[in-house]
Amino acid sequence: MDKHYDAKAVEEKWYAWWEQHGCFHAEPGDGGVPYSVVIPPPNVTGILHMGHALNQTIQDVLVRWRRMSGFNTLWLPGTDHAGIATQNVVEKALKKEGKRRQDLGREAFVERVWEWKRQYGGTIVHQQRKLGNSTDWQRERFTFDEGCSKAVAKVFCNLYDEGLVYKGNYIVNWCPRCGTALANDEVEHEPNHGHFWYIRYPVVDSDKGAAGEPYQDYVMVATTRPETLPGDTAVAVNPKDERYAHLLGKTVILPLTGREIPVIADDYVDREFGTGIVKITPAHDPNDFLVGKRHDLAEINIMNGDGTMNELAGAEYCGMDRFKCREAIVADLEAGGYLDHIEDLDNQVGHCYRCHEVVESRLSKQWFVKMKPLAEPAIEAVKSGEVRFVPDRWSKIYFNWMNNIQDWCISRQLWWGHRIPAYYLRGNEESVFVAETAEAALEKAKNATGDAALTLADLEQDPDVLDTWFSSWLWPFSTLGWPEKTDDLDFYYPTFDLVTAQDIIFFWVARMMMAGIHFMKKPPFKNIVIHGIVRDAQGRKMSKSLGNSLDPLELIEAYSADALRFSLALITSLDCDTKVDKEKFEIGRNFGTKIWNAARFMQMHAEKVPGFSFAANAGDRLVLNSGLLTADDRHLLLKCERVAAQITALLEKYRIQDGALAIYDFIWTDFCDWYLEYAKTGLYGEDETRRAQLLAIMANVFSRALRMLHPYMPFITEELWHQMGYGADGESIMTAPWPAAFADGDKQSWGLTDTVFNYVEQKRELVSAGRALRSNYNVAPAKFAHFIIHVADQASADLINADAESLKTLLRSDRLDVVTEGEKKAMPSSLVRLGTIYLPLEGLVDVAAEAARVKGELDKARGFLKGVEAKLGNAGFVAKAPAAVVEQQRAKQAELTETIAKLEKLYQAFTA
RNA sequence: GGGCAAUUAGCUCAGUUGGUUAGAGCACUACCUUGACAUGGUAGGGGUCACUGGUUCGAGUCCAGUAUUGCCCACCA
Repeated sequence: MDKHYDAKAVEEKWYAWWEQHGCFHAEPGDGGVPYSVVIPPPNVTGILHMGHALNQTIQDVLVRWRRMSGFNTLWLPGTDHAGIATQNVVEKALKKEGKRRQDLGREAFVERVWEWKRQYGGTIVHQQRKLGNSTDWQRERFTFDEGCSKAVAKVFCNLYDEGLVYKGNYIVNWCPRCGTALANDEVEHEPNHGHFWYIRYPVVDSDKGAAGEPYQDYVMVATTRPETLPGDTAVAVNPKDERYAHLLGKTVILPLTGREIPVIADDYVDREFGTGIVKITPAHDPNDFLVGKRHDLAEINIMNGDGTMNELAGAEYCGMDRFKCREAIVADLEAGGYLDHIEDLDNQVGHCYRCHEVVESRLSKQWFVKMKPLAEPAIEAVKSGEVRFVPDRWSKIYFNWMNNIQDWCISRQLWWGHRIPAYYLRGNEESVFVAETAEAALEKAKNATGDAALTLADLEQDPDVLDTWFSSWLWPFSTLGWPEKTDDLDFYYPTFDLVTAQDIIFFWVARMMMAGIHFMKKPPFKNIVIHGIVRDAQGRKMSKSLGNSLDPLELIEAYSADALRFSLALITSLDCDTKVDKEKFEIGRNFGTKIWNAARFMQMHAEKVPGFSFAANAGDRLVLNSGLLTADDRHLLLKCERVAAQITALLEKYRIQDGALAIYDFIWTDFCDWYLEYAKTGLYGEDETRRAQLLAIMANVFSRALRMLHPYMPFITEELWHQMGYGADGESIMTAPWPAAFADGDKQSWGLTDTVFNYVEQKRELVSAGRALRSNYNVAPAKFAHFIIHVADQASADLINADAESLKTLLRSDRLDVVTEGEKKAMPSSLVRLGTIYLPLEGLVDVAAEAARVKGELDKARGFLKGVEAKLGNAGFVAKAPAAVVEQQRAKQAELTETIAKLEKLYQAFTA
């Protein structure tokens, strides 16, 4: 084995090997209980970021563990066509050529996007391979591929036929830069330092003169958006507001336009805010739109789709950008004497989540999905426990959203996306025919009109495309072949776990629930595992603009993919967001180095044993040539078995972090720090049988440890699996069985008992105590003479004496004696006793310092004892606490009493 | 405004139905160029578990309130 582990070469080698050998591929016919997961498809324009790394590490740990546990495991990968994002990317590229998408025309533009996709769309899936994802690439899907598109069309048509899809006039969020409608949740609200303009609207009062006369009265309207003024069709006051009661039924003059508009009363108006009088612009504000509906007001759309004003805004503003127009209108209002004053106002302004442009409210015709009927069964599925959120608290947030669900605006004015399968008779938008294909629509049109002479040329398709999420919400079944009836669908649907971050619960998870239940009659997954967002060391969201993003690919370059994965698993918790810092990835790298060196150590010794085979000792049974196992051997085997069971239990509960910690601790502390050090005595000794036996034990335990670690660190474990010869026949560790418990018979014959386990635990404490002494007195190992362990009886003494050599190794002391109670009496008085360890007093110990230290310990022990005694003296405790806890306290009391007596004697020895 | 969380060592976080003297990693201190590994080993210092009450024999853990922080949703024209 090489001295240094070359992560880069190893990771590239094994990933290619796995893919070549079809290790990730799953088929329904492979046997086993199905375990399937669909990946949250990243945007095809995306590049791998830390969020993906975390999300996919969690999934791959679960997937690899299940696969090793014998499940028929499918992890299905793919990408999302990401309507706006992708269209923007290509439009930007076009801009460099001095062209706009309109210059190309729709078909050529879409073809251009496909071309871009073919060329660059593979970026993220190649980056995902570097993470080590065991996704079945043979099944890679794209939300805009043929199958998914078919599913989308069918779903749209079905929902339309059921009356759940409708087209309506509605105020939508509109991004002027992207030129499309946005769903409510695609709008991000951000604080804005704006202004509040106070404007006088003259009141038309028949008693005081007709319109056009000099005005006596006016109402004061406060607005943040003066540019929408030409679209006003009323001003509103609260019906309970006495201040303005006299205005009701009157009209006011809309400044600059001279138009007369009514004063109306509506509960929507807040008496306390502003002046208590609101201008109503139904075409440009969602609330005003609703007010307008209630009062049957005209809707005057004064703006174009690109954010410029149109002719309805008035000739002098037509063509002006909305923000320019704001300035112009304010200036004109001032000039006309209508502007009263301006105040500063902090409010929230919506921005497009894709391009960050200020979003406009705009009246337009859009397609919607009625969500309430879809939401109800999806709520029920979580309520009944059929689908579970992990952690559970997310179900509350899910219910909250689902219970207040709004209809979903699904049309987008883009070119890149699934075109809405709705057709109109040319020039007549009222004659709608919804069908999966143009031909089918034509048939419907013929039947409806009775005109058999109609041809495709008489139909035009709706120009809009569907929201990207309209394909993503079908992902768990469209990727398995729906609407065809396929074996894949039969076998792998519903999927088992869905792992995602909290930020797309509404966008995606909730909608998948609805689609899955509606079209498949079964929820699309059993467990929804929600993890936190990755943040930087200061707790800020990682973003390009802040420049605080860590690039997973750079981290892989610097530390290896295994290190990235393991460190992420170790520091992440499902319960909160994860803060990452570059330094944290050293944990994973160092752990890899540790394992690599442990393997080298074993191999070095194995070379000295002719014919030794790691593989022969890797199974569930230990191949022991001869000789008894020592207590330390048994302890290690037992611990290994316990850790495997522990990790299984933890992963079943999605406690990825605790599982990582358990295997880390076992390999580093138990295996390397204790067992390999202990084994050195035998490995460097004369007894060849014992050497072989030690290696056999290590070979067995290490094989299990590698398998337990494999879900977290797939590459180095695979490399070592082969380096050690476990996978000599070309078998991957990926498909090696998850470590099982030892057979009861074997446990019995090898003496794997709790008693032995506890004995070694105590022995470790002894050794630690010895090391502490040495450290406290700053004694070099060679000088540490007369290190004496005192035990109560001869049997224990014999047991420890049998290990004396290994104890010496662990303590690095040349002189070690084990004495019994009887022998103790003969010991020289120059030895002082601390606990069960004896230490030579003369020449080594600073008596005053030691006295002070012992005094400290004594006080501490007395304090503890006081606490324990108080507990035991409490009748309530003895009566109500579990018997085991009471017993524990009694034992503690006895132990402390003994310790205190010893310490008192020791203290006297020092102070005498 | 509504909702959901969080607050434990200098930092990042564990702490699983309330029960020994609250743990880990990093950082820090001392010693160790020991034969797998200095990306290492050994030992150690460091916490009145945000605050105030309550329930209990017993509270980091349960309840109420306060403070601070974060996130989500909805928003005032």
